Amino acid sequence: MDKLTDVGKDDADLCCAIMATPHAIELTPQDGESLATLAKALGHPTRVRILRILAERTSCVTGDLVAQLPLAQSTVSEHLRILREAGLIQGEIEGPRTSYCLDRTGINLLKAIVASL
Amino acid sequence: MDKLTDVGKDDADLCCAIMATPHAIELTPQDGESLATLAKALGHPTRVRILRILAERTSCVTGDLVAQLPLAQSTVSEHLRILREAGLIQGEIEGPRTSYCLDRTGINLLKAIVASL
DNA sequence: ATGATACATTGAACAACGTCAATCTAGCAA
DNA sequence: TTGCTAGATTGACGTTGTTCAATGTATCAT
Repeated sequence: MDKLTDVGKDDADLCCAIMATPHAIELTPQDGESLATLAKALGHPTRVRILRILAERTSCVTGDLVAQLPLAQSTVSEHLRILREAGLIQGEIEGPRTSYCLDRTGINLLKAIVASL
Repeated sequence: MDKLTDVGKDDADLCCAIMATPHAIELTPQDGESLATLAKALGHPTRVRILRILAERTSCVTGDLVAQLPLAQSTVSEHLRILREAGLIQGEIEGPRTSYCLDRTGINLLKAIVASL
């Protein structure tokens, strides 16, 4: 069983367990790939900004994000696709619009891997 | 005083404090930029692998890394430059060779920002 | 049905990245 | 000095990323 991808339990417990025993949990080569993928998705200021906007609201429609960012609608849509495919956000179609929110599973995975560095 | 960049105290305490009070610590726009920069540097499998190699040894010379990676010397050197400029590793010239090690300051900054997501 | 709205997708232009061989720089030994 | 070794830097080339206008697709109101 993979300890690092098992992020279902309480966040604080998991984090403190890792931090309290540095290097006790090893990164598998898989985790290395996951980290690179997640980090790549995070590695653009606009995408970090999108995550921060989503963190403040419980959900957010594409148009709201476009209104807050100095970019074309198609560009924002592309950034959303990258974040979604990385597992950092989730999008749900609601009638004519799409509502996005953070994907806590992916974010917790990122937290766990980074915490084990 | 910036709480997020103040990572001098004990790691476990810092982490648990953040995790126990989610969203109590806000990301400044600066932190967003820092996160994007750090994540970009991490966003390549080879660079994650270099970090993992350095995490296992207390220090490592460029040639050792080149020997363990299926890449040309100039390519490894370039990845090392990117990690160094991001503040994730430190390089020290030792006579004719250069010894690299993790830069805990940068890594702890990354941990703190990611933990606050 | 028709039109309007919301969003995704496509295609094109340009910038940035990853890679290597070749070259440059600096320290060390003979 | 002369040469050798370690590593950084450069230049070239193909790949990938970022951006936008234009187009496509689906939903809703009239």
